[in-house]
Amino acid sequence: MRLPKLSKLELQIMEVLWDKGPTAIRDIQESFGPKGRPAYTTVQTMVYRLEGKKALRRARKIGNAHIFEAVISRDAAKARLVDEFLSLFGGRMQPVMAQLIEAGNLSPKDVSDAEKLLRELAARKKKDA
Amino acid sequence: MRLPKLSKLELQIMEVLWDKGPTAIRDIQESFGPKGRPAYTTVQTMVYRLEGKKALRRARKIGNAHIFEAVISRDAAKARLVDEFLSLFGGRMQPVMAQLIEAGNLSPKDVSDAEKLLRELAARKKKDA
DNA sequence: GCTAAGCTCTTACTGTTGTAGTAGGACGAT
DNA sequence: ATCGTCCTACTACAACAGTAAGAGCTTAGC
Repeated sequence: MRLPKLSKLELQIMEVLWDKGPTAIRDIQESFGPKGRPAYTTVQTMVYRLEGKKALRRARKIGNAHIFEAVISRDAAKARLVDEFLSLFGGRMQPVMAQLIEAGNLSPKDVSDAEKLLRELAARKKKDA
Repeated sequence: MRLPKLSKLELQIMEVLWDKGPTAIRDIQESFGPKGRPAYTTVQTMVYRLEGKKALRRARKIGNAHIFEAVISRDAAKARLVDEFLSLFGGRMQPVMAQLIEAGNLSPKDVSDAEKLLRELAARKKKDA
């Protein structure tokens, strides 16, 4: 299981580790806003499961509290997510782009950023070929 | 539940209805390739669940077999998917586009199609403003 | 040394997804 | 009318996700 599938809550927990580095469960839990935050033991369960999936590991102890750190990189996880998503669209990139672009949630800046990336990518591809 | 969440297999079943129009369970099942196709009753269960979610409905009967048709449109379902996906990226569009574009699975045609769409979108936005 | 606060572990329950078996009704061909 | 075939309706179950309570260990402060 080189790249385990991570659920939404699991991802949110990994985000904390990616942002803050090695972190205790209490700190992970508190980094969810005060309202609607899951119980301490809920976060704990998820952390334990992530440990089982080898997405994170116990790095050391402070007092009797374990400090956890990410094993999987953010990029790898995101790439996995993208793959999942693509597979829902039959693996074809074009309809995905179309759907995203049509979705209408793009700010003008998003559009220009995307265009810039696309131009760079086109240039890179031309050079490769 | 105006736009129920659809799982991967549920989506695949809806795809059949969107492609072929009203269809019987047997036909849905057979439209999964002969290898690795789920059992008839598996498809049946999923169809029943989709019925519960009001994603499809019984349109009529042929003999004793029910014919099912989509209630939810393909576009609505895809829009829902995109939203789900975006929420995993914190709802920010830009990193999603970046990830997709960087993912490297884009053919040159994908790129030019995307650029075209983006230009059209930019033009549309300018006119709206 | 005692006690409270905090952490760990264990256990458990709910809902969803994917999977499918089984019982029985309906229908078409003989 | 009978018999196999097909479909329906129901039931079941495992894995995973989200949720959390409870029991007990650790430790810091007094």
